Amino acid sequence: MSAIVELPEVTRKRMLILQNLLQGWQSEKITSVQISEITGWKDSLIRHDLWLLGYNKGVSNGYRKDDLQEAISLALGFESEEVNCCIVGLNRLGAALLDDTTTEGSVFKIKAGFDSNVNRVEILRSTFPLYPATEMSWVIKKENIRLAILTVADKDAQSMCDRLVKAGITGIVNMTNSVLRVPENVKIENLSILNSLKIISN
Amino acid sequence: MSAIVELPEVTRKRMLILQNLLQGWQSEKITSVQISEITGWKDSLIRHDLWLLGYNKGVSNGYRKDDLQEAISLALGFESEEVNCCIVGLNRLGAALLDDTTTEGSVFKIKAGFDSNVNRVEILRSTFPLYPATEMSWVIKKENIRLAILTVADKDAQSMCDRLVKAGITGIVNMTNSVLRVPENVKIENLSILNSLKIISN
DNA sequence: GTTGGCTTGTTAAATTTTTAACAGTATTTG
DNA sequence: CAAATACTGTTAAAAATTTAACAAGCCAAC
Repeated sequence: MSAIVELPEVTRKRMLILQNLLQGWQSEKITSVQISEITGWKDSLIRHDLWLLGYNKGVSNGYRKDDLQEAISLALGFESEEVNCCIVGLNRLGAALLDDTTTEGSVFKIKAGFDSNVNRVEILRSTFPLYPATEMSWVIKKENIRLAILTVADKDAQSMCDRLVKAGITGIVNMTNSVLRVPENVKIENLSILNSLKIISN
Repeated sequence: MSAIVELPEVTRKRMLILQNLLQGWQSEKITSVQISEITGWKDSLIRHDLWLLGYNKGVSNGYRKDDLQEAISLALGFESEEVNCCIVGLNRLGAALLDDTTTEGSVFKIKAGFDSNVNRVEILRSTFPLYPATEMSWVIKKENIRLAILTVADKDAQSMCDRLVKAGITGIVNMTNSVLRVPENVKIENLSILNSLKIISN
C-alpha cells in the first residue's frame, strides 16, 4: 500500500522524464528493464518509484503504456487549467521562445514578454503582447501570470527577479548564470546552459 | 584531511552554482550563512562541501572570495584548454545560441552548427560555419568537437543523437523533451524548459 | 493444465546525502 | 590583553535515496 505523502522531488523529476519517454514509445507495453536501459536508472528504482505513486497495475509482461501514462499524470497532479507564463528578457534567447514550440500543446500559455529595452519591445513581433519592463507589475496581475522564464543578461537577473516576485509570480525558470535570491514560497529551476556544459565536460 | 576521491555529483553541481554566486559577489569575504541565505542550502552543508573538496582556508569571519573561487576551480578540474562544441538544430532556439553570449568568455567554443534543413544552413549567418546534418561526421572529427547542444524537434532528437555519438561526441546538452538513449560513456544533461515549468508549477 | 521463465510489488538492507553538534581558533570589543 | 563573539573544520547522527532480494502472479509453451 502506497503512502499518501507527497512524492519526493527526485521521483517527481524522474516521472516527468518517464512521461516524455512514454510519449515516444511505440509498443503497447513496457517493462522496468526496458525503461532502465534507456534512462540508466536501475530497474528496481523504477519499480520503487511507481510503488511510491501507488501504481500496481503491472503484470508479468510489463506495464501497459496507457495505464502508466495516466497514473503518472494523476500522481503528479496534472494541471487541468491553463497556467499563464511570461518571458522576461527579449534578447535572442528570449526571442527564440516567442514562437518556439516549447509550450505548444501544453497547459502553459505565454501571455506576455518583457524587456527593459523599449526598442526591442517595439520591433519584435510575436503572438502575445510585449511590454517594457516597467509595465510588469500590472500586466502580471491583470493577466493572472503565475510563472516566468528569465532570459535577461546575468547582471540584470536579480533585479528583474525582484520585480517578478513583487508582482506575485510563484515560480521562475532561470536561464541566466546568476544565482537568484527569492523568498521561500517562490520556486526556482536553474537551466544554465553553461553550467550544463561544464558538467558534461569532465 | 579531505579524501582524494571524486567529488559527488550533487556537490559538483552546487559548486558550479557557488562559482556563479561568487562571480557577482561584491564584498571581499563571504560566510557559509550568507551563502545559505541566498541559495537555500543549509550552512553546514556548504561547509561540508568545502571540506570534501579539501578547502580549509576559512577563518572566523568567513571565506576570502578569491581564495574560494580558486579552490573551487581547482577542485572541479578547471579546463585550461578550449573545449569545442557544436549546435545541432538551427530552429529558433538553436539559432538564438548562434551569437548568444552563452559561451562568451568561457572555455567552450562553438565551432559548428548543423541542421537537416539545407535551407536554414544557407540562410542563417553566424560567426561559425553551418553545415547540413549529413556533414556531421567529418566536421566533428576535423574540428575536434567534443560536446553538442541539441535543439532539434523532439521527434528528431534520438536520430541526431545517434549520429553525434557515432561521430565521437562525449557529451550532449539535451534541450529537447525527448529521452536520449546513449552508451554509458556519453554524458547527458537534460534542460527541458517544459519539464522545468512543470516542476515549478506545483 | 502444468511447467518454466519473466516481471512486478514490496520489504529490508545498503548507500548516499544532509544535518546537527561542537571543539578550536581567528577576530572583535571593551 | 582578556573576554566575548563569530566562524570554520570535522565528526557523528539522522534522513533520504537507491539497491538488492524475493515471494507471488501472470504468461507462454508445451
